[in-house]
Order: sequence, then C-alpha cells, then structure tokens
Amino acid sequence: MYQDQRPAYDPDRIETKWQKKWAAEDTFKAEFPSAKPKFYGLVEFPYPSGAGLHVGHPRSYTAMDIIARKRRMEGFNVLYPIGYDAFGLPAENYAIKNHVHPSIVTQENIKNFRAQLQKLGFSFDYGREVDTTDPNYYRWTQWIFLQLLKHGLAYKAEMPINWCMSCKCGLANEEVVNGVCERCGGQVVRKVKSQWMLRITQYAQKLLDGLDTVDFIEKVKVQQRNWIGRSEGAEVDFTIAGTQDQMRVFTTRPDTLFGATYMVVSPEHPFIEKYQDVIRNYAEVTAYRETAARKSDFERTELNKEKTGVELKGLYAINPVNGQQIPIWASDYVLMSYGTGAIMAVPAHDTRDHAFAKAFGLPIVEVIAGGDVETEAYTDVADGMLVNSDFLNGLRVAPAKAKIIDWLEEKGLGERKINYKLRDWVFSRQRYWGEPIPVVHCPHCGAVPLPESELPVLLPNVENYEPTDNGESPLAHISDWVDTTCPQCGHAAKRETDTMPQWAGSSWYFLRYTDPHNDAAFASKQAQDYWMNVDWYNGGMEHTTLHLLYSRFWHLFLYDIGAVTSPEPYQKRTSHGMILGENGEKMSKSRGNVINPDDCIADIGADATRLYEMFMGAFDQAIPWSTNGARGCRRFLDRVWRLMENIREGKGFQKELAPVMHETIKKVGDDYEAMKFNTAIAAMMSLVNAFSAAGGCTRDELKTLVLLLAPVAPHICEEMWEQLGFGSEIAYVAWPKYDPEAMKRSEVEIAVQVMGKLRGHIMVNPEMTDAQAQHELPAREDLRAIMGDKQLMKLIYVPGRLCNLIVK
RNA sequence: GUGGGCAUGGUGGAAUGGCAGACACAAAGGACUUAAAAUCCUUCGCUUCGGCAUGCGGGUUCGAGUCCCGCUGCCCGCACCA
Repeated sequence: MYQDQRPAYDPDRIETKWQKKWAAEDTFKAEFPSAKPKFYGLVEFPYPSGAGLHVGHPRSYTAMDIIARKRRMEGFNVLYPIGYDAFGLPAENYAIKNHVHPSIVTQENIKNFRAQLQKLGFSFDYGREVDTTDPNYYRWTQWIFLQLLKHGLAYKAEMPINWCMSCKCGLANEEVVNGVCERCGGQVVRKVKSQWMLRITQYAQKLLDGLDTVDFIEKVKVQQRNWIGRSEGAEVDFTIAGTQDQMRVFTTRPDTLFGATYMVVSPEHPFIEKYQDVIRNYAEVTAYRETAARKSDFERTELNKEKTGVELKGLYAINPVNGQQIPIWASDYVLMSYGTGAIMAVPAHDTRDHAFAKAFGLPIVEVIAGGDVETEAYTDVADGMLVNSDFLNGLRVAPAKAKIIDWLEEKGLGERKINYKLRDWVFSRQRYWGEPIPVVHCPHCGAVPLPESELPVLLPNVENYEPTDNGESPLAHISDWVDTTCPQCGHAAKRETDTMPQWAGSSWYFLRYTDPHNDAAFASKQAQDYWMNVDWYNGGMEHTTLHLLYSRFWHLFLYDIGAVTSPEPYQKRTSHGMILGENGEKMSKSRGNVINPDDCIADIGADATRLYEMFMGAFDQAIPWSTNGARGCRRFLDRVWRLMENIREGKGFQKELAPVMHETIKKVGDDYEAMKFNTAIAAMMSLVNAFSAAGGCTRDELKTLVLLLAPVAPHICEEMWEQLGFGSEIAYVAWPKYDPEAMKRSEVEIAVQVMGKLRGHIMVNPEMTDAQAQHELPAREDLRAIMGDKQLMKLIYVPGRLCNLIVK
C-alpha cells in the first residue's frame, strides 16, 4: 500500500481541459461512411431563448448522452446531434421592442446556448449543427411544403381559426390549451380567415397504425391515440319532412336508431339558413345563433353547463327506420367541426341527449332494456338487449349495430363510417420570423407554387416587425418583396405573406442531421440509408400531440412520395419528467424558483450537475430540485477522486469484492439501458462504500468504476483515466463485461420465516437446490433453534432469499 | 365525465410476489481543529419491546408495497367528439 498526495478534485480545471480537447480533436464526430454499426440518439433541439439553458434541458440531454457514450464504448458509430429550433415569437417580440433584426438576436442566443451546452460536456457532434433559420436549412422546409402542395395535402381555406388576441396570430388546435394561447396565455377567439392548412387528417389512420410498429412508451401512444380519436359508427340520412332533402348525421350507436326522438344541429348548420322560410321562429333562432357565435369554443364546451337550445319550429325530420316525424333543435353542444354538424338524439341512451330532453320536455323512448331511462340515460353497451326496435328486438348491442348498418346500406339510407377527432393542421402564421411560404398569388392563375429552383424564398429585411391588427403579416408592407411576377403566366402577382409555424422546421430536422451540408437534397439517400431511423428519441411529454405527431405525419408523407425509405422516423421514444423548483412548484421567473444551470456548474461542477440530475429521482417523474442533494452528488465525486490516493496492491479484483464488482457492472449497464439512472448511480455509490469498508480498492477495481461512471461524469473519469495511466482517452475504451460465474458467493445469509413472519437468519450455500434444502435444512441446529419445539409441516425455500417454515 | 398514472420515514426515493425503507438529503451526537469549514465515525419509521407499519376497507397466497375487488386523495392528458 502506498500513499499518494494529489491535488484535490478541481472540476473547473478538469472540465475546461477535456472540453477543449474534445473540441480540438473532434472526438465525437459521427463518421460517414463507416463500416461500424450505427446508433442514432436524438434529443429535442432547444429554442435558443434569451434566458439561456434551463435545468430541464440537461436532464434529457445528459440521459441521452449517457446512452450515446455507452454505445461508443460498445463499438457503435454514434450520431448524437444538436441544433437550434430558432424561428419563433420571443425573438420577434424582442425585435419589435428593440428594433434589432431577429436573426441578430437569434445568432447571439445560439452562441450562448452552444457555450452552455459545451460547458456541460455533452458529446454532441457540433459539426452537424442545424439552425432552422438558416436559408440553407429552411430551403428544404420550403421544399417539403411544395411537395405537400403538389400532392394536395396543403390547401388554402376560409375558416374560423383560433386567433390569439395578444400574439395577433392564428394558432393550431394543438396550440390552444384550456381556451388560451399555449405560448402567452392570451385570450383565443374565433376568427374567419383564409389559412394554409395541411391535411393531417388524411394520415389519421396511418398515424394510428404506425404506433403499433414502434417502441414508444405507452403513455405517448395512448395520448396520440386519444388525440387522433378514432370512432366507428355510421352516417345516417334523415329526410326533411315535405322535401327530398336529407340531413346526414354521424352516430356510433346506430343500434339505437329507433330511440331517436328528435335531432339537434349545430347553430352554424347550413340548413338553418336554407330553411329560414320554413322555420316559423327564425328570429329567435337567429338570436340564439348570435349568442352562440359570441362565445369562444372554450365557453361553449365548458363542463357542467346547463344545456341551451332552440327548436326550429316548422322543420321536421323523418326517422328512416320507422317513418316517424321528429322535431329539429339547434344547440351549441353540437359542434360543426365534428361529424356532420348534426346529430340524432337518443335521450334514453345518451347522457347529453337525456339532459337536453329533460330540459326541454322531449320524449324519451327506451330501446335498450336494462335501465330506468326516465331517471337517467342507460349507456351500458355490454349487457343491453334491444326492445321497441322492430327487427332488432332481442338482439344484443353489438349484433344489432352490425345488422342495422347492413340494413341501412342495403336501403341506401346510410353507411358505415369512421370518424376522427383529429383536425387539419392550421399551418399559416401572420408573423415575420418564420419560413416564408413559397407561393405566389396571381389574379389569373390563383395560388401558384414557386418552382423548386427559386428556393429558398428568403425573408426580406423589414423595418417594422409589428403584426397588424387586421391580421396581416408584417411582410405585407414590404411592397418590393410582395410584388413579383407569376411563375406560370408572367403577370404581376403577389407573394404569400404568411409564414410557417414553428413546428415546420422541427418536423424534419432529424433527417437533416444525417447529411447537414448537402446542397442538392435535404439529405442524400446514402446518408439516410446508413443513419435512419432514429434509434432512440427522448423528449418532453408536452410535444406528444404537437411536434411528435407533426413530424410523424411529415415523415409518413415523405415515405409515400419516396423521399425517405421508412414510414416511421423514430424507433423508440422515451420521456423525461419535469424538474420543479425547490418548493415543489413548476419553475418560473414569476415564482422566483428558477435554477440556472450555470450557477449550479459554478457551484459543484458540470459532472456533479449531470450526476445530480440523473440521481435526483426516477427519470420519467417530476422531481423538485434540491441544492443540498446536488451538493451530495459533488461529495460523491470527491470521494471517487480520493480513491486514487489509496490504491491497494494486487491485480484484478479483491476476492471478497469480486461478486459485488461483477454485480455492479451488470446493474449499471442494465439500469442505463432502462433509463433507471438513479439506481445505477446508487449502485456505484454502494460500490464506493464497499471500497471504504474493504480499506481501499485495487487499480483494476478503480479502473472498472471509472469506466462505469464515465458516461455520467465524463470529465472526471477522463482525468482519472489519464492520471492512473490507462491511456489518453476513455470515450472509446470498451465497456466492461461481467462474469456471471464471478457473481456467485459460496455462502449467503437467508431469512428464516415461521408462518410467514421473520424469525431469524441462517447461512446457506446459494447453489442449494430445493430438494437439498428440503432434506438438509430441517436437520440444522440453527434452524431448529429458530423453530422451537413446533412440528414442521412444510418448508418453502426460495434460493438465496429465504425459507418459510409452516409449523403446527 | 373519460383515458392514463401515482400514493412508502422529516425530504428525494429503493424493492423479478420473498428480510420494506437500498442510495442520498436533512437532523442529532462524537473524533480531528484554538475555532469554523472539509473529512471521518455513530444514530436516524413508530413502539408500552409483545409487536405495529407502504392512503383506506376487503380478498387471493406459505408469504402482498407489489396481484384481484371496492373506496379516498393527488397529478397528467382529453373533454358536450354524437
């Protein structure tokens, strides 16, 4: 044994040293071409805000960094890229306030983000950085838009959209949360505007089916499925009495058709205007309609609200199954945006219809036996039996459904139909800082896509970034940019002044990483063939029905047009939990509980910051920050560092430590793969405790620990690796292997239970079989002592864990 | 309402149906120090010392934090979706 005086652990010095070396030597460059197997690990690229990196970023980035670093040690050619999702409102708002071009602010922010990321020692290949605001990048975003347009998936439509009063900008459905703007919390109202739309609904089924082929955490699949909202049913035509006209409804319960006692249409339903001469109380209906229009979608759909409505007096429909004439009502609980904007009401078996019928004294007819339909709607579909339904009587719900749909189709009264809740994607934004939509409006030819050779359509310089109250983009004022000629007929024409939403650039960025400097294509076929798909994508749950869904849609589309070679872009998707403030609340400036990663690094170093973020709790759960907890992680690294001062002589592992060494190698590797970083780190802490108990560790034991810890705390491990004389770079040293044989112990302590209660412990050979245990254990003195004078009836033996004695 | 998840010490959290509380944080005591910091060593769920304890009540099992049934509470998603 020898004593060794070394300088104390100094993360500042070590971390700077290794970060410089990695940058200078391009240590984490993803090789292409390469004969090695590849691994593509992806994290969501940040929006480079002025506030700088949040402690939430390193949680995701460190986790994937651990996987990426482990893969390199396992012999993979690793692509772990980073970039900047840099279009967006904050830069634009800053520009409005300070009259600085958003690109200048953006570039400054990117510089700051890059420096912060580098200080954390992530093994990104910075040579492949992408920036969505770079014309060489957004040129391809525009190119993809042109393909969508060419294939009929982008279209312009006059439609009521969600309009944020404060951003003065249209929003996608996905961006409206609880009736307010997801970004600024501003009030959202309905505004009719001509908007670019993407037909994501055409991909509803593919988006659903694709989920069965990928390895996403279940939570993500469930949320996407709910969002897409598939429901199976039928569309049925009701004739308007006295006309040949038909009103079509969608229902998931065609089996209850005999119980339809009235119909309800949305206040916006076109039949109201169409039959204004027939409707006797048209003035009343119009008044109701106006009240409904003034309400936001949120108010209209608020829960526990009294049902309101108005009868369209004089207008009746004929129930196609029994020829009965039934009244038609208008109510705002029926939405124009789902189904056909009209429903058949079956108050006996639908809670909403029941409430409405009770409120307005409409008849309730029971068609499924089993409940008391006067008191409440009977909605159980499992046990119900059809009654009062002519040829459906006596059938259960499921067969009745099948039979009635066949009957409707045969008679031409309706058809099987699948509906989705998913809406088309509102794709235009009336703002400056986004990708220009590469389209020209020509008075003769209409909306004309620009030829691909004219890409990129560059954002012009403007003086004033302020959006206008009439809903026009600031670009509309730049006449020498707006005024152009039609690429089709050559006449004077105007450019589209709306820009794309922030989701555009992030919908395909993972493809660009495979070949970021390509001028001829968004990525070469060869690069895609080698790198795609993304093997593992970690990101936030908040993007499940936004970015994650949008990018799957774009990729499915690119697959359909032969631009990419697989339908799904991501093989595996995991998600990290949020980091909360020390008070357990969500971190925010207004709550004053924001933790700045720079401060944490200055306090305990980057390695300890990374270690703490991985140790603080289960990776997928929300966890409050604890400065003390973080310091505890720093203390652990101090202890690891000091292990170098007291190295025991001898090769290999000390005999008594060999089993725990091998167990730790196995556990740390397995736990990293399962993203159970907290228990992996706990195992390494235990190992260090075991070294202390043993009076020190050997050089080989320390070597193993350093290799295991390197993915989490790379700087200190590189430094120790070098100081211990193992070489000059740990990043590509082989990941340690464990030997299952070496984990075996000759004797272990097992618990002895009597009638399931813990009563003592004995030492046994863990290899002992059940047969041996049944034979040997009852004869043992120590066991008999625990058992006392009871009579043994049965012995349950669990190898290496316990034995339970059933006695009389 | 509906879909999903969760409930374990003072705190964050461990635990393939098999010794509940690993690993940390905090706290308390001690050693070293003129002193403090750092470090090291103890203690650390409750207990009337029989036991009792994983939100509550049942059940299955030799054995339940873990599985099943019924509640309560919290978190997240969706929400009048016909």
